[in-house]
Amino acid sequence: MYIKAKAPSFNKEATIQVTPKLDIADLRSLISQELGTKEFPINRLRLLYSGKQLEDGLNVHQYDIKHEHTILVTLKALPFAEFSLDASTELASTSQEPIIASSSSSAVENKNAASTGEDLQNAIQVIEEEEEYFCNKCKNKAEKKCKDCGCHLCGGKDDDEHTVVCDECNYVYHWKCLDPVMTELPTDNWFCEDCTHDDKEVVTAGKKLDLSKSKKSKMPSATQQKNWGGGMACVGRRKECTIVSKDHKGKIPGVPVGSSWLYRIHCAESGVHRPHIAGIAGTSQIGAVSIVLGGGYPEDEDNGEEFTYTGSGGRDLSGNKRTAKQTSDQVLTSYNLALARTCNAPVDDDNGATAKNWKKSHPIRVVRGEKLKKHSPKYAPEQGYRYDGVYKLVKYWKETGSTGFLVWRFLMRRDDPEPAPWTKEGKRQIQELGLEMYVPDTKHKLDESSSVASSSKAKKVKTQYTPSKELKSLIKQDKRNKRAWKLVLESESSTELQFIEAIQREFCCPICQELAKLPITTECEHNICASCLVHSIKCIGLFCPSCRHDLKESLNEKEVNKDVNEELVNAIRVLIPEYEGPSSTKATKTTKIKKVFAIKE
DNA sequence: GAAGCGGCTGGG
DNA sequence: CCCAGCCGCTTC
Repeated sequence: MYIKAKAPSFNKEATIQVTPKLDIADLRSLISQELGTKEFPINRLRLLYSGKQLEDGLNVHQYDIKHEHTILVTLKALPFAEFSLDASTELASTSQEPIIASSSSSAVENKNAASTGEDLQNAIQVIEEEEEYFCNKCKNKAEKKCKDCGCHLCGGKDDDEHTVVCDECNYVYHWKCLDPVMTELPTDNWFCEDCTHDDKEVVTAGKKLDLSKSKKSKMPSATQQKNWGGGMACVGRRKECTIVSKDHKGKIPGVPVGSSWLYRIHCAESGVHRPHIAGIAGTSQIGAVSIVLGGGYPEDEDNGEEFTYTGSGGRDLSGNKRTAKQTSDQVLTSYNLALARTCNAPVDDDNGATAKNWKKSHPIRVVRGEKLKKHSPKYAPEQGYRYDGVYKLVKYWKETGSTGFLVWRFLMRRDDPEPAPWTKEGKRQIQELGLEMYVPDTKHKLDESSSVASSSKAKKVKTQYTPSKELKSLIKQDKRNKRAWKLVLESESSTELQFIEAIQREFCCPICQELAKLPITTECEHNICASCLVHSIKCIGLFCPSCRHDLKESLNEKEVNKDVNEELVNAIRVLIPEYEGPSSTKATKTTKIKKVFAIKE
């Protein structure tokens, strides 16, 4: 996996490949190398992640540092003894250790000495400035009470009273004003009431992880010696497709046939096939929505337009495995049932079934993986995973597989208006749309020499996505959102997907932070979901939840639903046909609105 | 080339 | 909460 190391105050950043077993000490040296050992010497690096200071001796896994997360890098101040000799004799003399002890002869340290000499000068200047402190609040008037430069509680400035200074906020306090009254000066650090925290709330810097209580320490990975986790199998999703729901059937808006990804995880992010490892996506209730053809079952036949697919299950996954050899019969449950449900025929878990009209079976998105090359290379992508369009279930049956156990087989046939990627037209579409395999950034950076990065980099041609005439005219009709549409049209979108993402950004509901559903366009040109607006009105009254513009004049509180911006809905529907649910007739639309408002009661 | 193994996600 | 799952890696 890859993590980032950021030093914001130096405006420096690096991406580093790590494995979970990597010790913090080694991570420290990697970061030092990447950021530059001169500016970031190992002994001065302070690494912070998730409110914790990373300590040597523990590893990346123990701190739960995840893929593409960022580690904050700061530099520790040099130990006092390392200040240069000629800086301040008075300060130096109070130092416990002789200065010479730590000053080695290395060039790096000499350079540090020079720069820290400056630091010290600055520090002295600060102290001098503090002596001539001028209070902006009371203008240093002795007779005036001031809680800034006098006692922070009573404002008094009497010199003969005992005072104490808070080590956090530096405000002065009279002993007598404190509750309870202070009787002698604390020997340790002292904090005023405002600056004292409960121990539980404070993240103590430098505190070691308490591994005895951590969940991770009890997992097998705590004792596992293998250097695991180097790849993309163990990374999390960084994005989620929100254009359509996970139950969505058919094409994902903005993802044309021929789109491809180097790793399954990015295919999952696109919404085409959401599970990380599993080959079938969907539920036994709703039915399957997508499948991946990998190298899982050698007996699967693939003729491009038609292929057979084997169900899942029948494998012994004990021992925390993810896949294994077939050791028992497959049954028509869960994922297999999900596939069977899509068939245009009643489910039959005994004999299987044949669709009465296969075109009426539910659409299933199909992704082919490069692992398919092993058995049927003709239609397999050269690299990664490729979306090949919508297929439908023709029939399914059970049979004895090559391992001697029963498997469920499914015959799928292509039914997609977009050309298949292996055809001439398909290849042309891929070229015209400028589709190229998605390779994560980190991969680009780290394997610059590899063919993966260089080949896709070389081809990169920037094109501007242009909306269709129909869409353009619908956009024009949405007069209330002139400004937002202008921003969308001016966005640098080279693909339809990027254009859709721009729409998601510009028409994002300020309350739910997603593309506004049943959008109400306010007078102040903000778009809010009808249901979110109803909720907002209950909380803050008849104001725009985005800019607090008074909506009393322009909006009738009781008839918010009548204000849904249909022009906007119509325009978005060109790109996202499912936008606002499948309801296109007025009847279903009103029922939907009624449903939304039912929440109010 | 095969075995072995992990986190992650979504379903139940 | 637990478990299934046609991944992507290291190790042998």
